[in-house]
Amino acid sequence: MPAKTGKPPVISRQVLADHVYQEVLVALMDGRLEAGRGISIDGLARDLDVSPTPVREALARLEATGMVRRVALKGYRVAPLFSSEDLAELMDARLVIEPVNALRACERRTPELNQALEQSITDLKNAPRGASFAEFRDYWEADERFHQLIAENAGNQFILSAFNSLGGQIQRFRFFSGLGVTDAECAIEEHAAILQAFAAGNPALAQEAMVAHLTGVKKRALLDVVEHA
Amino acid sequence: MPAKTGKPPVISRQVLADHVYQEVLVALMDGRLEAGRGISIDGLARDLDVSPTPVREALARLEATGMVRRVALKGYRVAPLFSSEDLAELMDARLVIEPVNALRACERRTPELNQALEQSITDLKNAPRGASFAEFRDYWEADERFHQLIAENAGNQFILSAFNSLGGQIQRFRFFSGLGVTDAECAIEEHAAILQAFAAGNPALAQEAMVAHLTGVKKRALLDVVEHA
DNA sequence: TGATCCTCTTTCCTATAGGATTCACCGATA
DNA sequence: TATCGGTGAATCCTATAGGAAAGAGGATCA
Repeated sequence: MPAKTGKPPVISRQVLADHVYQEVLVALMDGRLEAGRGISIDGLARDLDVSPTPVREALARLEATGMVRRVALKGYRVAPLFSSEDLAELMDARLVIEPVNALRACERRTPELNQALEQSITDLKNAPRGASFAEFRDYWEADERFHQLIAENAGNQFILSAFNSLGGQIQRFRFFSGLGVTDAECAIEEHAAILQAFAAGNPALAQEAMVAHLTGVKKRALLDVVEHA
Repeated sequence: MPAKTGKPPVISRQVLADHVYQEVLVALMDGRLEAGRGISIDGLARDLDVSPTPVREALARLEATGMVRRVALKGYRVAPLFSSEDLAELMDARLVIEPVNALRACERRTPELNQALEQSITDLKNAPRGASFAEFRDYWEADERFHQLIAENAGNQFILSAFNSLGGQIQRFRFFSGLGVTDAECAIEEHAAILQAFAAGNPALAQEAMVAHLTGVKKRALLDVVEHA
């Protein structure tokens, strides 16, 4: 079918639902889909030039992330934006899970993990800090990778799934949309402090550093909100 | 239109996908769907006498619970059964989340919550302890409700969603399938201890009691496995 | 003028059909 | 006898079509 352009059908066999999933995710984070707005299955299918069936499947998966909400027989809606209280709750939740992750990942540390963490910090330093999602994406991705790496190496699949269920990084970005990066220097320093604890092989210190980091993120974020209010 | 039967169109407008979801869930817990077995979308649709579309949507939602796994272009499979290591990991994960839930829920306790918790313990006592899922269901439901109530009243939507993402109770049941209830007396006592801490208004004690409960569950469960091996 | 009813559009939900791929089975050949 | 290629069925994935309900808007009547 794609012989039209002459290009080989490299990824011709890709699940459309996955494509739709990614597309909607980017649209959500880009702000093209405003909070609270209804999502028409048929309309979305027309826009993306696919049939409603893969759209339906993609939205069903997206619902588990909390980005969209579904009401039976009424359709899907974009989840409302974060309030300050929501953000505080999210950081509290991360404070429950992530310090333990840091502790355990440090206990199980490997040279490969340390190197990957260091790489993510380097990427964080070099990433641009734009206000739009396109510019912000690299920064966000490096930040997310740092925490994800620790969660993945904590050696507990269930805590990992709980961590992922927070959708923390994604939701957090939606909150900051339009605010840009204001605490890059602090965040880089705190990440580095955690990495140092890993390098020193001090799990308790790693745990403390993670607590300090998340507490700092929470405090600075709420401060930003006040300033912009 | 529904004047044919004279009955009001009570639930005539029900989403088939929800029905399929429930049906598959029960089949999974009943053991009719063995672990590791492939799930044919078309076949399941034939069995339930619906079209593949709602089956597809139900499975997409079910995947988020961890009960089934999906491989692109390959289909869905029933998730493998729990091993002892998996169970230990799950209990460790619950030990991270639930004691905090107990602490915070106790801080925010209300007479209604205390009453609901007491009711769940009463139900736990009166529930039959069969080996089959049908007989076991009431016991499991009361146990699950106790923990769910605490999680819901901890005042943090994200920790709640993380707790739910564990799918802990469901997965746990699948592990115990065929073993029946062996620690009912201990579990009831420990639930009661937690409730006492709530009634006394002692959050720290509630947290401790939850740690003791989960540690006990973990220990007894692993012991059961050894005995039956 | 205000309320009620009707109609039309939009949208959700499900069923059916067909293209594409993978896997198993089976026969032929070195 | 072991390996290779072909055939068929089963399955996944997507598109199209159609029934049913909810909401918006306007027309009619008291």
